[in-house]
Amino acid sequence: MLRDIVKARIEELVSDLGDWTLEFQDDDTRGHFSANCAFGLAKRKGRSPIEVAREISETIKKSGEDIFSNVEAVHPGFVNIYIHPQFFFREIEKNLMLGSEYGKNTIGTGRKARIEYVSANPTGPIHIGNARGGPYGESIARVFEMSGYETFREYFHNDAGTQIEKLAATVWYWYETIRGGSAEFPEGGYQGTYLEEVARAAHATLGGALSMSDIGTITDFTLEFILKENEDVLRRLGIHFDGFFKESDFLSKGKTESSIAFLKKKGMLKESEGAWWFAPKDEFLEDRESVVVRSNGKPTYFASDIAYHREKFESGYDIVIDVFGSNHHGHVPKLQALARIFGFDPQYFSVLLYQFVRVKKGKEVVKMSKRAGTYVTAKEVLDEVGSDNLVFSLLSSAPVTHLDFDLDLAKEQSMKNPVYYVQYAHVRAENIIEKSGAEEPKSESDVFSEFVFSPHDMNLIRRIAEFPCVVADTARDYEVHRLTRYAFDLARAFHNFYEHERVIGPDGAISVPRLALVFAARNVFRSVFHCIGISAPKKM
RNA sequence: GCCCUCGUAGUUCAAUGGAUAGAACGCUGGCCUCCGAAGCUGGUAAUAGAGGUUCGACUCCUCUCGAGGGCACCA
Repeated sequence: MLRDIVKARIEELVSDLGDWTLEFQDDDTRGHFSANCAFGLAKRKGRSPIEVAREISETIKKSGEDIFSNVEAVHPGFVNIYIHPQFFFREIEKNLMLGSEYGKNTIGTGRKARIEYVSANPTGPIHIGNARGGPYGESIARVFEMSGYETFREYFHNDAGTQIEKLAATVWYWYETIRGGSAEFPEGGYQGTYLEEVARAAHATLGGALSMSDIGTITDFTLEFILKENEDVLRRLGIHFDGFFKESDFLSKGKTESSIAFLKKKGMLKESEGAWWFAPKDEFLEDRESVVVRSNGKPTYFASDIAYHREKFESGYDIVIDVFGSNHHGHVPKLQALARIFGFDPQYFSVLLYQFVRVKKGKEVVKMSKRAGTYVTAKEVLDEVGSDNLVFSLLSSAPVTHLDFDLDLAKEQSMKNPVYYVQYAHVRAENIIEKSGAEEPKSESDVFSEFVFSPHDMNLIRRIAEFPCVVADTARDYEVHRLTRYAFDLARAFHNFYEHERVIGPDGAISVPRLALVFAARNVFRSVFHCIGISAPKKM
């Protein structure tokens, strides 16, 4: 990609730069790229940054390298780099040749990554509070694919344990009630009307003749029902999984048990008060301990999670990623300890936490609780504002922020969501293409060198050339909201281009170079929309 | 009590330790005989508070004040 090319050229010319960055600039008042390399060098040499910047700038100028059209040292010590337009044109040509392949990189070539996300508890519908993890994980997976990784998307289904028993007991209560019997609402049961619906479906499907001894049938039906509903919602968000893992399978196949045995043998479990506690005492853990086997001999959820992560770590993958809600943060050091125990380099295991979305209705905060039955489901919001709108909103902010989602405002402003601004730019591009009747240029023919581009043209060209960097940066730091911001910036550049320059003249004459730009922009819109997980409409 | 995360325009969000803190919505002034005005182009307005680190701090450190979450033989 262009940025790396420029950076490499500079490093060939100037030695001992250490860590430094080269930044794309929005407008050319500060160069096409800005380098902060003089600061670090000045510090190490005990000199003033601006002086060092001047020297670097002189060195680059004197080199006579054809890629640099101008270099400036600017107070307090930036080196602003101007690139010969020819090098931007080459990026556009590359884009036209590669089409949807443009923007791919080789960071993960030959490597396999598995990424777990959503993994919503099957005790109710996915609610908007934790729906954030879906688009987040999916987007990382897509960026990984753009970066050459072979990716495996996985979902863990907590279909065992006492919460599931309570869930089933609640459905049983409703089932009994529906068929006219009398039952008492179970202690610690799930409030709300959702499970009544499930029970109604169970009654319709399984008939009304089940007895208490068929609670297993009710349980299976309930879990199946909820998982299916949640899968539907995820599908609407453009999310699919390559594998579902069930806690019940880890238990029934003895994997949980054998992992416990393994840890005991390794001395990682400690007995206290009749229970077994996870206590590996390595650099990840200080005094954190956690029960793996209860004093009644039953394994906890954590035991199955250990077995599941053992499978992840021993499966021959190069990168393992978990995307969890921030409430799991106390779990993270334990998981990292497991990586070490099961022989996986912790450096390649990331637990990415996102903060829950807080939902408001006007000024009122909606408390989310599945047990209390008070929540806004992802489905409701989807029905109200649509998938593209919701996905773009959720991915517009850093996962670490506590974002507020005002349901009333979302309904009211759904037509004003930035996603439409971005998609509309794509529609305009498609529209020009359709109107021109032209085929996508594939050849390497040089259509740019003779043409005099305006600043608006050049801004668009530079944005397009930035795309490969956006993908590569995101593949490294997982900051997927960079994608939505980039999509917005690209759209702005395109709208500006569209308003100020003409591709098809009033007389019907087509500007071939500009049409090529439209094709290139369209290609990037498609790619970035795919990474985000929104559609690329031709009409709106 | 201990731990994690977050406090940026009226509101919702941006800003790999970099230059003049950006958008959107809101309020407001212009622009369609011209590839779709879901657009373009102006205006308004912000780093919770106090110290510190350094060439430079929204960003890192300390404290205070707010908000969310975690500290179960729940999952």
